[in-house]
Amino acid sequence: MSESATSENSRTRAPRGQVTDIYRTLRDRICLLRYPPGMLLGEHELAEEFTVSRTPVRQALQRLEYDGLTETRNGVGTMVTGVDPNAFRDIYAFRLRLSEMMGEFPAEDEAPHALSTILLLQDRLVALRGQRDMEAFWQLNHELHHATNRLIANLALRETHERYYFQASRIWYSVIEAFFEEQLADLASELNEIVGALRAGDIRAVGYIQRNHIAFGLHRVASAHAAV
Amino acid sequence: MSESATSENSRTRAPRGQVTDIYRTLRDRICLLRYPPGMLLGEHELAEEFTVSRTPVRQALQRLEYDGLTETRNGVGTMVTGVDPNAFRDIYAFRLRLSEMMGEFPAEDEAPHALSTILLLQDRLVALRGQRDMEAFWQLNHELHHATNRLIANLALRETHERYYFQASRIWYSVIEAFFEEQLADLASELNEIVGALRAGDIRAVGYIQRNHIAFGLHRVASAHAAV
DNA sequence: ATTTGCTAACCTGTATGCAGCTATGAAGAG
DNA sequence: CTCTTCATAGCTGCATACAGGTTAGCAAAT
Repeated sequence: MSESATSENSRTRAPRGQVTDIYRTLRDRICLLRYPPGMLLGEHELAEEFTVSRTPVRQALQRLEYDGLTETRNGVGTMVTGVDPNAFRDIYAFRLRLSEMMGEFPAEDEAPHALSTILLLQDRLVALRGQRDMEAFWQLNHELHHATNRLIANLALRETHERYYFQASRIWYSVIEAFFEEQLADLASELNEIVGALRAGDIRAVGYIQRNHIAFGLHRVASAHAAV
Repeated sequence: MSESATSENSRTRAPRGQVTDIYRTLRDRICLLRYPPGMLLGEHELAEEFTVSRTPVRQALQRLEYDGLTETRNGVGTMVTGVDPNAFRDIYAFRLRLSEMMGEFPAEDEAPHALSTILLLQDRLVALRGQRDMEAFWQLNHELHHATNRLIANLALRETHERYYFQASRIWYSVIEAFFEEQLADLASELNEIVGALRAGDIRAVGYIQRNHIAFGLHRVASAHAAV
């Protein structure tokens, strides 16, 4: 399990050290829903797992709270925040705009690297067919995000794009099980389209492709929510 | 001076406690350039000032680092980050887009409150004429930001809008001294325009007004930088 | 049987001691 | 006089002890 080795720096301005490792690990677990909303995380418990004292764990938890992924209450503990439907709509609407904005700050020289990365992702996606391996699928999405994120030449937009990717992914995975096959096919065509766009050197197109597939996912989630 | 009482919660999802107070105080000092870039902040020193131990101070400093306002190096201390010209361009370009986006998520019911707030700001701005009181001017800008921020109905956009306002304001104030009169006049007309827009109930217009005045400020800073 | 009050266990918030790291300046060699 | 070296003071990173707060469960009274 590539747990503590979830690729290297995904932030551009990355703080170093073990606190960041703990932060990323916990963030991934939350976004993977291995820590479902409402779950209580004890500092002492986590400190034992990571073989450190409570201090670094607390720092990681405070970053998570600052990200809005957890909420700490005195005397109780740190719990994973729930998915507020309003925040859900807001985040998705905002992400659509961010993706549309991507083409206005294209990092042309990153295109070749992104292309080769995504070609590899395509192979791994094929290998994933029929396995229903949520974690591998998530990891794929994560790396796709990372690759496209590097195509953004604007630091501020890049940070924001990443920030809300994580907030959104957490929500998204709470309903993915019902649409796994569909999302798999969708991701396949998204990768295909992005490859085409990158071969044409059209980063703006990459943004619009991403926007569209975010919208598709949103539509599925919305219809699922309406059905319930 | 209304130091520790810099209005109430400006974040929508606000953490509580004294750590947040310390954080806001330090953030304001940095954005005011009372702590200029490169300045070294000692944990022990701040702990004495706020009459707490190093622990809460460290938490506040870590949030500031997460915001990109400071940088902590082991064995040295926490220093206020400098104004990287590249980051400067990125943040400004991004803020322009965010302001343009504002009208797409209008919080109609907040308009009356914003209007009355801004009318008060107009009076205070008049009283400021000829005083060259940087801190009061900054406070005015801060409250204007707060008022317009509440006009955004999308939580994600609102958070981002606020986040980069603080990053930008810090840069902005490093050159304001040379343009104080100009900026004063500019702010006056911005307030006038916003009042007109709010009276018409046109929040989209507020966003565009803000965008334009951000661009004006950017132009001044750019020309100043070219002159140097 | 239900409700109320209390206590004890557990959790986070804070303070503080210690280890590791960095920079500065004085002292000595060239 | 200049350059190198090393000791030292001061800082952050981490661990840990203690204080304050919350909740669950039991017991007692109605």
